Amino acid sequence: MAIKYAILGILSARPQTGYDLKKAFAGSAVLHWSGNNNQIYTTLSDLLKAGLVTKEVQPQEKHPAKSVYTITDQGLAALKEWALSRPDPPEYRSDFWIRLMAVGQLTGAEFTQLLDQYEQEVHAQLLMQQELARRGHAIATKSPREERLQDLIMDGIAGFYQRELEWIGKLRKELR
Amino acid sequence: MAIKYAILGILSARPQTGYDLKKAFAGSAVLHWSGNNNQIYTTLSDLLKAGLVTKEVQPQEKHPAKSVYTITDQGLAALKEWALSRPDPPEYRSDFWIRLMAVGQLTGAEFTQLLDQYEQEVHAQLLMQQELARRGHAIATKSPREERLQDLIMDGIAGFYQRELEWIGKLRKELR
DNA sequence: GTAGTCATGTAAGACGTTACATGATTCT
DNA sequence: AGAATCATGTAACGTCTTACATGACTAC
Repeated sequence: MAIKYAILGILSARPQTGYDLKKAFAGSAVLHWSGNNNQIYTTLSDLLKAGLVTKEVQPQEKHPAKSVYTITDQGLAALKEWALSRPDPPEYRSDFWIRLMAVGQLTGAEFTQLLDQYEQEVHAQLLMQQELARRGHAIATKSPREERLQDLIMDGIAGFYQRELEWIGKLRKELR
Repeated sequence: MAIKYAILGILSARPQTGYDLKKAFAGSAVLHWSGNNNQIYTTLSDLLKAGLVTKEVQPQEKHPAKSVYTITDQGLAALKEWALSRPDPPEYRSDFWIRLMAVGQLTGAEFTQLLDQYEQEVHAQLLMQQELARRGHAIATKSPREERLQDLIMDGIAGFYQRELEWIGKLRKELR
């Protein structure tokens, strides 16, 4: 359950509400989860029970009350311990590969259509990623060093899509 | 449920048993699922009910009887239709990015340790992928063209890990 | 008026994994 | 003696997604 640590990681920069976390998840490709209510609010209450965060309810005049969550020393220690444990390798998946298994069923024109569609999809992702990068950091940072890190990760993600586009080009050339 | 189409895709090359499918899943990074019994055998029985495959039980002398599944014309049509529908973009995820959110909690030595561990993990994946490629095609193919396709996909996957290693090198340089 | 923001929470279901269950044969 | 291969199936559980539910305020 890495989302637990993702939330601890976000809270380690500054105290935030569940709603703030939702926006962070929506605005960052690093946080690959959908950022749905169910996971965020239930995980926050789990973290609270475990003593890794504290909760402070702040009433507001013109809006519903918010619950601001702050990471505890225990939470910081748990985050650090997990960070130094053995990392999982990165994941690379594409259902396009599965679609290519149907190539025997396709005409040449249909194969070209399939490639074009995938290329468009990847290109759209690249643009979206560049837009996210342009908008700035969805995740709060505490230092210029952490900011630089976030930028390097976002460059890496954009580079991934660029490489995928090059790979599609290679497919086109070699299977004409 | 793309695994359904993954199974149809594998069966489109030749009739196979659930056990054969398990081996295909285990021996290919393209099929990113674990290849566990539950998913394979239940999906096969779903496909049978839907008329997308047929089943033939073959008794054996020295081993348990096998159930060989063959894709039907309906199955081929369903596979083709799905293949030409809008593809999902490729997925790129790494929990290492989440771990980096804890960088404020780490000393310089611990940060280096984290990078080293991740690099080792990625390197191990690269070697494993190259070993899979060396062993040849876990997924049956019907033509040299399809074989070439599988090779290009496997090259792409190895290239992904290589790029990730380069990215780690960049992190090292820029955050020293 | 219609959509978007602010704000929190629950229900139902899809998808995926590990572990359990059985049992003969073959290789080291 | 122990591990691997052949072969199929079920149970329990963890994870993640969409949709439901509520309600005031604000901008076009």
